Amino acid sequence: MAKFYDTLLWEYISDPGKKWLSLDDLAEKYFDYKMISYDEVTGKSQINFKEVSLEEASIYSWEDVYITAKIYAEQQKKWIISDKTLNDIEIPLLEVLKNMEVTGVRISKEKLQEIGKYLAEEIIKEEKIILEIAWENFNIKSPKQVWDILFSKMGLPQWKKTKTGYSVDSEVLESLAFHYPIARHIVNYRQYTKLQSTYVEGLSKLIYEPTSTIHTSYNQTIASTGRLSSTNPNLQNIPASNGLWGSIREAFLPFGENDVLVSFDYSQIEVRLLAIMSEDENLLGSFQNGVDIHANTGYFLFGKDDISSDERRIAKAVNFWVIYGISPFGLSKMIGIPQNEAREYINKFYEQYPKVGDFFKKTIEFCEKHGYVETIFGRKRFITSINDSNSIIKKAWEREAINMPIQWTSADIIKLAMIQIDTFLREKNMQSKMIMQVHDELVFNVVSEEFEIIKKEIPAIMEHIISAPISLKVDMWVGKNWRECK
DNA sequence: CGAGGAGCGA
DNA sequence: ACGTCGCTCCTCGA
Repeated sequence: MAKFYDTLLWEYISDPGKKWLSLDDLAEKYFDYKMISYDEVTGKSQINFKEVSLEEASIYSWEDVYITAKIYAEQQKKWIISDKTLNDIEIPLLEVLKNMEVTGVRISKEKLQEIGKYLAEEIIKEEKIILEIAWENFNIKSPKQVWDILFSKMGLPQWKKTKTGYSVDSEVLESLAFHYPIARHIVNYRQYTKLQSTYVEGLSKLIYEPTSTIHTSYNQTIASTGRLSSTNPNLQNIPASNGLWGSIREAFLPFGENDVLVSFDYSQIEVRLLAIMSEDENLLGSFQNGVDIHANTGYFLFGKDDISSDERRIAKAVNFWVIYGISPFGLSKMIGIPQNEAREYINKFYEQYPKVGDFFKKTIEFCEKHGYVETIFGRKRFITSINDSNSIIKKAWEREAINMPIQWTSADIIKLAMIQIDTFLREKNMQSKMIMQVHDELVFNVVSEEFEIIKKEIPAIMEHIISAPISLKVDMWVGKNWRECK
């Protein structure tokens, strides 16, 4: 019940700044209907709900369900059916997602167990060291107890706050690790237990034994940015880094002996969309001429052609983060440079790509005037709180407003690609299957005879979803497990 | 059972 | 005050 209520009320999910109404309020607003209140059912003495007579409890519960269904139907009339994007994208996508969910992904339980065994040993080692240094038994998994040990008992310096006290997250611990080895060991312990509980044990629990597969659920109605989300398990946050973390992906296998996993991902899709939508000549030009975009930005940030690898790293970060309306403070923290330097780079970026700034400005002005922003596919996102009198709140919604058209457009592009790919695979009677979507990446189980055609056709479909002055670019990766696809 | 902290992905 | 959006795990107090 709560799920429908939470996810399908369009005007509420599309305007996060707006105050939420309760189900009772909505019933009154839409149907002029007064619902039975909880207090009425439990009476003056506020008895426990299980003491309420079955008849009364039934009516009360029925009302909840009925009103929810009515509101859902209303919203369908108002939003779902009238919205073209819904008929062209979301509805056709339903079956594509269903097929991916049913197909599943093959996982090696043995591989997971192997990793798990190693982790279990490391966890014991780290635990032993930490408890020895602390000279006391405590639960390392509890941030509160970690704080007690480190700061109350050992007297380490402390500064970062959380809502309810002091933070002991990895950033804090890292900064202490050089002088206080215990902090390093706690970081290690956290990494090992995170891998163990979330990925090794979490994934193992969800394996369907007869076929050694896991079957996620993709949700189309959760993310305010129009992206999909994935649960049970979440396949969109499997570790991707080097070393031990990446080893989880080794457990993701093709179905058949002769099959391979093939991954296609959109390269720099958000920066490309920024170029297309802002129509900035310099940004478009750097993609048109096949120039390396990061080198191009680096040239303007540092005024020279032969930028060092560190300068390239900065240029790459600036290209990436500007899309999110990042502040000098944020950028400096993110890439470890002084704040004034970060400010200079951000300014230079806007100088070099002037229409990007214009585009952001126009987007914000449009939103202030109309109360929504929209994508090139004509999808709207209502942000009325952009006119908030509190400048901090306003700034936050402004960042939302400039990022949303880009992120939502990229989400729509990959959704359209998925629909077309699904049609292609079915029409050609292909045995290969689309098995995962990770925001800008699609993963396929490819049978060997079909590799050449997949390699040719899938990127072609993905790259031609929209026609624009510059094309979208897709990279391909092949492997005998998911880790090799990079 | 739910809030809060922590940490993974794009 | 200072990127956004998600999901899952754990602890802890009601």
